[in-house]
Amino acid sequence: MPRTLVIVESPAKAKTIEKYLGKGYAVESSIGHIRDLPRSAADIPEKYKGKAWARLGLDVEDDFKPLYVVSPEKRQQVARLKKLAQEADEIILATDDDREGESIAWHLYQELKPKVPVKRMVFHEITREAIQNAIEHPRDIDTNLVEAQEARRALDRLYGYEVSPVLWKKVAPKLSAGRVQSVATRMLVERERERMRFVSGTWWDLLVTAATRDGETFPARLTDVDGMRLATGKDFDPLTGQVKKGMEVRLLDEAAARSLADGLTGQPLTVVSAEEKPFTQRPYAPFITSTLQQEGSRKLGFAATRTMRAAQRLYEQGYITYMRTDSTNLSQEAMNAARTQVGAMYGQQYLSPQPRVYAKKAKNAQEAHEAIRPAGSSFRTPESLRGELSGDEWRLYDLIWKRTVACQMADARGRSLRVRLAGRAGTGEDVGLSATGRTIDFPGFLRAYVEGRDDPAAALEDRETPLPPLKEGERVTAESVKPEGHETQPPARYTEASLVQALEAAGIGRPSTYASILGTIQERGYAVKKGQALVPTWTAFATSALLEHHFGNLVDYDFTARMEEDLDDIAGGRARRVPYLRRFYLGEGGEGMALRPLIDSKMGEIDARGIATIAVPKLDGTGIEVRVGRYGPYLQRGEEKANLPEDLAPDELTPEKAAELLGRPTGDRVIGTDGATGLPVVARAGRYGPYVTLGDGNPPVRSASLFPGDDLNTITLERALRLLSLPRLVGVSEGEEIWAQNGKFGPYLKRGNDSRSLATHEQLFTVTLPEAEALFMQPRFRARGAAAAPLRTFEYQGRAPITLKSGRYGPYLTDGERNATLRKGEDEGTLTPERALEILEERGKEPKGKAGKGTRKAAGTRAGGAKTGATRGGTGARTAAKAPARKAPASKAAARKPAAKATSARAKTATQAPTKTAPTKAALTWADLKPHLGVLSEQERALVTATRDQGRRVEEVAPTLGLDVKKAKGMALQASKKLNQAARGE
DNA sequence: CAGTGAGCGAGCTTCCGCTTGACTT
Repeated sequence: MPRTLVIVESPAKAKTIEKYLGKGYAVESSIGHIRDLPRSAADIPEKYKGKAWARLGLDVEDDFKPLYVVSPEKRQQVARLKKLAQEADEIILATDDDREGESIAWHLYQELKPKVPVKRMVFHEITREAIQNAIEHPRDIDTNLVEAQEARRALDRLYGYEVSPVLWKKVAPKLSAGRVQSVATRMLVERERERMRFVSGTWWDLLVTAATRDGETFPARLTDVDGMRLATGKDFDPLTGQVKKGMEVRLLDEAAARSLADGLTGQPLTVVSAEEKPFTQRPYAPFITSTLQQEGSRKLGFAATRTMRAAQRLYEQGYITYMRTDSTNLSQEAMNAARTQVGAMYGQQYLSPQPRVYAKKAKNAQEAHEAIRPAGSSFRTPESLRGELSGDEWRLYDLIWKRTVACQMADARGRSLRVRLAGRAGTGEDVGLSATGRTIDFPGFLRAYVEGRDDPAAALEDRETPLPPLKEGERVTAESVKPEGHETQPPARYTEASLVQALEAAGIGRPSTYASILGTIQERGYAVKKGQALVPTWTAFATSALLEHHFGNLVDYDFTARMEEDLDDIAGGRARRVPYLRRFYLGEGGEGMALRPLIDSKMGEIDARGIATIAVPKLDGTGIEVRVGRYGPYLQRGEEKANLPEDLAPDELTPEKAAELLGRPTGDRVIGTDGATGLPVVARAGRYGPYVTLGDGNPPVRSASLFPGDDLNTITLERALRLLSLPRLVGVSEGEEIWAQNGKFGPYLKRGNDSRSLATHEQLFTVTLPEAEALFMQPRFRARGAAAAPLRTFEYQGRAPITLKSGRYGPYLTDGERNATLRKGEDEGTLTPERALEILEERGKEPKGKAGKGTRKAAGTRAGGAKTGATRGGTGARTAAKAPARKAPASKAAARKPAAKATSARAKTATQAPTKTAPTKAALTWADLKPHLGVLSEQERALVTATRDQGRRVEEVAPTLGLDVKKAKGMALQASKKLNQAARGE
């Protein structure tokens, strides 16, 4: 019966270690972190739900005290560990020897609350020797290291959960910001900006095929003409496409190149110099996560996730060591195995004379594990595993094996040759040429492994390019001469592999997260993959611009590096977590980011409209702007707008392309021609859904939404014209016209200021005057309770029944008192009465309106709630809700006071300015709104002040602002929404 | 902002880092 419980992080590791430890030990795993800050509201324990800081999971007023909850997916494992801990005599926490591993050990200790002695042990290799050694040298949990991890965790939470909401308000909902992803996104954006600014240049040169007396041929390239060096790519200014100023170079155009080629063909050339230089090349370091992903991509064409999936399987089955590592270190066991294998397979001369040790490579590396290598003390050859491993796994193992073996092999040796030639063209110019060659005398490690390259031109380096033996003074002939045109290329976009490499170089992200970073920036819509390339989206431009301009430090490449230094200080006991976080978050002592105050001031300052406008240098002066709107990116030139196609990369947007997009009505299909007007009828997909228009302009003469059931692809001219015939005059009633129209809430009838919904769209065409009048006789609103019939009803003894209804936000449960929206996974079909009750008990909420309107007080809530519950049906509820407001006209202001208190209690920190807000949707007065004018753009502000303060009409104000009336009205509406949102603190 | 009249159960989105399944396609 084992008495010592050893806990590691990974189940696969547990299995291996258990073998080495044998009897007396039970080895278990935590499966990574077991606790974390609550991710969302659902994770917050009831006790803390009301706390102002619960959303952050950090009590910012109490020294950023973290609220840790056992992650839902780890509950089972934690329960299991608790049980095992109770049965053990001793517990050894053997999590990884790095910041996160130390933290996991500490969380295990906190959560398991062991009553038996607890030790901490660490090892960096999974070999029998290393494990034994670790067991014999236990230590205590390093609380400084734990504190450093907590600081890291808190900082990431504060950054992510405080800055993301800024993006929701200023750019688009559901976007995100974070220490890692925002820098990754910025890298893509900056590279794309370079590409957008880039102007290509053209130069020509000559490729000469020279022949020796013996008839051997070799290629040589023109390097200078009449003593002046020929211009090549690097001589060009990427911003102008012209040769850089002050460069003393000769630029060949096509005509000159062709004439020179003709003049040189058949001419003799003299070898001016022939230099031969020996070179040696050392093998590459063994794989770490980033280099494995890079080579997986270059050599096997795997995406980072695919490489990691295959590596995970190899690791679990014991074929390779741990695949998430930043250390190039090999254990003695691995070194011996590699060297033995080199000797056996390639011979002693291929073995590196000394064992090679590779220095720490990655910035901020923590080196808790070995390099990635074949497992065991003797490596299994890929050939021997052919039948055992399949597909991706075999190919990846082969790669790992080769790289590991190669790293203990001898240097490659060879000679590089550089030959200079001179000649004279028949047309009189003196020319210089150059030929290079590379000969490998001893391949050494290249026998096993040649690194793939992102840049195909560089791959040539590893290939042999022999030259015939050429001596100074030797005469050769320019047998054929080919003029070649070249264009300078913009800097290449990042690929998954090169972005990971760049992040690693900047010390950003960890081996365990590289693959998921790529996923995150794509899921958030910051980047799309085009082949191998990662192309940033316009949303990424808007987001990056916002962060760069207003939160520059957060996307500074040095920010992470500095953070790592600070964390190192905390880990070393030279600094403390709390002061560090106070500086970062509150700006205490006038130092640090001061994130919270910064956000408070920026929230009003940042002009969302300005942020949505993206700088495109090539469009300067064209009057065309790129904007990111609610429905995606679009172009604007005065009144004209055009959606930007999804697949158009930012650097492909030229003035010509933009003009073309604006010129053609977007995504439309001409169905036919209207006989009456001669205008084309067009089917279009718009932001409000599919619609048809009369006329193909922008805006069209008329437009009409399709009905549900109509299909944009199959709609006929006849049907389109019928839709365009709306609105229809139904008749005249009570001296006013009744019109049947299609609106944003569906089909409806309109008579003066009154309206009634229609049941179906088709009724728009069929409803008669008497039917319409009958509808207007009925009350305007559907009686409450007579709303859509409940989908299901659950009956209970001793309590009101619970009904399942279909609402605007999806299915929800209600018992008349409280409502609860169903969440993902809570299938309405399989819901049991017990579960329904549970859900309602757990998170049922009193509808806002009932408690809110004018009666926030206890009496109102309780009694009102009960009453509405009892008198459901008819208009009772409405009357009940309205009554108090009518009785006490002053209650609006009175009700807002306590409500405002509630809101500020819920506000994030004490530093946040007290907000004059009302959480109820009661209409806010101009006085309530006025203090928030700061959230508006200048134009919006001018418009709103003119209409509200001076009582002028939009029609009247618009021209003075240079706006047309229609646009101004839209703007006024938007501005009013923004103001209300801001005033409510939303 | 292609055009459009009410008023309705809101509640959540988001970070980074450490680990695997359990799901589905």
